[in-house]
Amino acid sequence: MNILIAEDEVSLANAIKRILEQQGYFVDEVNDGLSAIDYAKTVGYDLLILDVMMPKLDGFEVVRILRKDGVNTPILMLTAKTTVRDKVTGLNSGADDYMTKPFDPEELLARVGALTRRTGEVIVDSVKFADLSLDTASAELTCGGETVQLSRKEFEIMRIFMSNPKMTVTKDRLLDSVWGSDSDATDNNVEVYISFIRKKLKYLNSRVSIKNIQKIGYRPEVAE
Amino acid sequence: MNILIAEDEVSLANAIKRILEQQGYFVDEVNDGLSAIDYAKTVGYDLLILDVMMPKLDGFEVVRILRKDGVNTPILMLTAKTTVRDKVTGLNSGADDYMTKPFDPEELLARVGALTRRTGEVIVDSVKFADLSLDTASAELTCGGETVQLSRKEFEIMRIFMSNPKMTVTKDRLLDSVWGSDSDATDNNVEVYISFIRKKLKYLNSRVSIKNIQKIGYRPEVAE
DNA sequence: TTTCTTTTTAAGGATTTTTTCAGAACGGCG
DNA sequence: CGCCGTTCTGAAAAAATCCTTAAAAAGAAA
Repeated sequence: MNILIAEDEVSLANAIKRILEQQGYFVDEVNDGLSAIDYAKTVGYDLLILDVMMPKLDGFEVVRILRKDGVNTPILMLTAKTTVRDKVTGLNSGADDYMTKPFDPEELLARVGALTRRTGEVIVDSVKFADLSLDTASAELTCGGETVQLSRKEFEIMRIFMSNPKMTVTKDRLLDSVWGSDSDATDNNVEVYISFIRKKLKYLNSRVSIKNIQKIGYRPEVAE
Repeated sequence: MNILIAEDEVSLANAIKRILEQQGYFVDEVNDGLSAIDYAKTVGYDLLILDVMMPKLDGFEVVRILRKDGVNTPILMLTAKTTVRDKVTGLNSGADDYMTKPFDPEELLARVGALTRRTGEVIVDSVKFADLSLDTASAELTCGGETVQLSRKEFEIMRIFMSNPKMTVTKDRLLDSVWGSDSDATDNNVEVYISFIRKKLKYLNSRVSIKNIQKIGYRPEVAE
């Protein structure tokens, strides 16, 4: 579920972003009306959250332009003022809901929930391999009924394995992709994390194990 | 699977990057045409995604130059404009597919999938000879139903034999290719490794054996 | 802050690969 | 046949690589 926030007050935008990300949404953030239009037209979001007051182009204008161009994404407007006239203008211009600042995180989530539910079920995309399923939003790894929470790095490593199940992944590749090419992490960092992951796979009783091929790399393997 | 995005609007590039990474692709990102050429020529990508409108060098030019230089990587062009002329120019210049902004993430993934599948799902190339198959990613040697894991050096030796099945390979050549020209390994090292490999071929029940030609070298041979 | 989680670092042990070496086996030739 | 250089192979030593654990450091959350 992808959400775009357009809000010129960066710290507020960040706060909203964090709240939403905690709920598993993917959030992009822009800080003015023009960018909002670019993004909204290019990326298929499930919801737009627009501040009324923004540089370059205000929220009302953004909504009007988007609707004119055939973008039907639900829109939640934010405004500091609570005048009736604003509210009317907002809804007339094509927004779906309206919320005044300051607001309670609970309220935000409730409204976001209402607007996103409308477009259909929450899509939790996940990568699957053999008896494993890795939820890319929450980084939870599931096998049968059991589920474990992966840390950030465990998750990134596991995603690489599960997305390329037939490929042998070198340590260098993992260091590059997970730690970054300018990091000074060593092979041992990879080894430690492989060890962490193996422990969790064991706990899950998964048929998948991580095989090492000396001097070459690692590869997921399915038992039987 | 590695993808390069060349798109001058950084945050849009990031959005695309995120969508692709969610699916397990590895994504690099550059923001102008010149860098795109540098990267595409240096790193072996499986797909390039190019914006038409870019600073320094536009997407059409990038495609033309890359194709002229023998880069055959599939290319997906992005453009804001939907004119027929652009489309024709794009495909004429050597791009493989063409997508107009705005686009839906689903559509992006579908097109990316189509273009990357073409080059082969997961690139597991293997060298085959008689009843043997050597997986170059995992260094596993298979015959019939059986599979054995080769060590690094066993693998390199075996690959040389299987890629030149009719050739007699000298010990010097093996020492050079596998141990390196500045190593102080002796002929006996080769002999020991040939012995290791023969043991594994026997275990696999392969029709292939490694024949020695005195004072000259070794050659794979197929029984019957 | 304090507490909890994640990540890094370090070290010893386990495993695998590679080298070394010695004796046996082979092949050509007088 | 016996000789001699070459090749084969088993076993053990050495080296490289990998695993695991624990504790310290860093980072995030309360």
